[in-house]
Amino acid sequence: MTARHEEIADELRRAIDREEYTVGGLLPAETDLAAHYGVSRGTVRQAVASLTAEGLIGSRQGARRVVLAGRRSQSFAELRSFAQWAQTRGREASGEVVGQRYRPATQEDSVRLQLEPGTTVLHVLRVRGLDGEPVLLERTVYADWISPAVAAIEPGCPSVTQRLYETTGLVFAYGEHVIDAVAAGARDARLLGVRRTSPLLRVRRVTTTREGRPVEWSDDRYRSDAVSFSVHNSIGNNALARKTAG
Amino acid sequence: MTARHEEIADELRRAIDREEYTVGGLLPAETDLAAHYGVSRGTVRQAVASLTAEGLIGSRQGARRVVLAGRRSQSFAELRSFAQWAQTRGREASGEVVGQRYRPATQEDSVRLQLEPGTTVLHVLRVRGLDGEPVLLERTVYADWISPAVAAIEPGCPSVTQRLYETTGLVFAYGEHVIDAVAAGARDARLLGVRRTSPLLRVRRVTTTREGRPVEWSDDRYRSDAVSFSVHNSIGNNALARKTAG
DNA sequence: AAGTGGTCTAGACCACAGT
DNA sequence: CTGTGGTCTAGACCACTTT
Repeated sequence: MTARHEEIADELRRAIDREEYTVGGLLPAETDLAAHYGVSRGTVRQAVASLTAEGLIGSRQGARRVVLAGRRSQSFAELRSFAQWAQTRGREASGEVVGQRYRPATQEDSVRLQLEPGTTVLHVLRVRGLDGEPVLLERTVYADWISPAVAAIEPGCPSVTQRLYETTGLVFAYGEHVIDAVAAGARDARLLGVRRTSPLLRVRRVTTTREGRPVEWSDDRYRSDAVSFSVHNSIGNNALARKTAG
Repeated sequence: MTARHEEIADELRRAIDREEYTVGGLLPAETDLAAHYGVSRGTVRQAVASLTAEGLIGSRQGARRVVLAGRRSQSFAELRSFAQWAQTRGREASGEVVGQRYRPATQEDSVRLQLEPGTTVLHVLRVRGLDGEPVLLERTVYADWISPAVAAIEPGCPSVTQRLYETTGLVFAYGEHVIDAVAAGARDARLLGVRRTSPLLRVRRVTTTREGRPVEWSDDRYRSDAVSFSVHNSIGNNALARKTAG
């Protein structure tokens, strides 16, 4: 059962894709859309709000809404796991566990995962590839309560997120990503097949359950010749902030 | 004149900062908040929607809203210029134009700025610093219609965005940022005071007016030991996507 | 002056969570 | 079953843009 406002949002997205509404052009007025779809103005506003959040359209009080962008990449506004993301790109994701061991939680681990210091956590080092080529090195620390489920996964599993959903029902939800650049160390270079000191894009992230309980934190290093990040944002609606080190 | 729902959103943010609502704890029900603030439920929903968009709270149908994060950095959800951002951090922003010249728009320029190929655009190379230390190298291309206002700015102006707002009324609005890592070239290294091949965080961005008209595009290279990016996101509401090169 | 989006209300019904 | 958030309506008034 899909909400009516989502159906309308989808229809508008498709209309923009079809260039029925062209970039730089105007959307119909709220009252016209409401009449056209046979709903109230409030429902139309819910629909266009999601397009605005995606950066597809802009709006100013008193003037008609403007189409800002077209050619949406499928499900742009949805955070996906590496494997899911690869799939929408038509690429094949692979993964291989290179190292895995239990350790007592450091101060940093305990803060990020909201555990008692010394709790046993699981460190996993994974190389992940696109169409067989290594592009990402994941150093992940899992909280104690999820570690058994992670350790039970075979080393070559292409989608850990998917597997954890199947085995535990866990849905990964909210997270913060801190992005910077680092030089490849000797081990990074060997595992990713690049030269030492090559620039890598580093993303440190914490993943939590929908309830806000931390599940894992990870230091991900991407080959910058293979992957980049894209952040869409607008004044009054975005999720980007610069951050100083330290 | 501030909207009531924004006032309520601010009060809730402050209450979270004060730890009146603790991380992991529950927010009061919508109807309770509505009664407390003397507004309708719809207005409360507008308020909590903005906290949700900021990743501060999470919600699931049927259950009370959960506080996901506290310790907000001031105006987290607002995209700011380099100078404005530095100011909120209590750092002093500086800027120095290293090179500036007019060139005919290349194919890339004309696509990104939506101009005719061959239109004269303004290229500016700026070094920007925090507390006197260089941290960012900006290679910016300005559209022809804004170039005169940019060229009139003195080379050491700390905030180009602020100046352009004062002189032209222009408000920078929507943009897309593509983030990756590059090795410092000889010139990058000299201007930023780092070694050659040091990893730099590169952000390529297009800035437009509120109406969606492109104003400038820029290749920004940050010293990764000085600055990183932070992206907040949640399932169903985020602005992050990985992107393959090419 | 007319059109349009932004805000707010009061009430209704439903789907899902927790008991 | 009760509480809670998600959806939707119908109407009102205001602020801003456009003509």
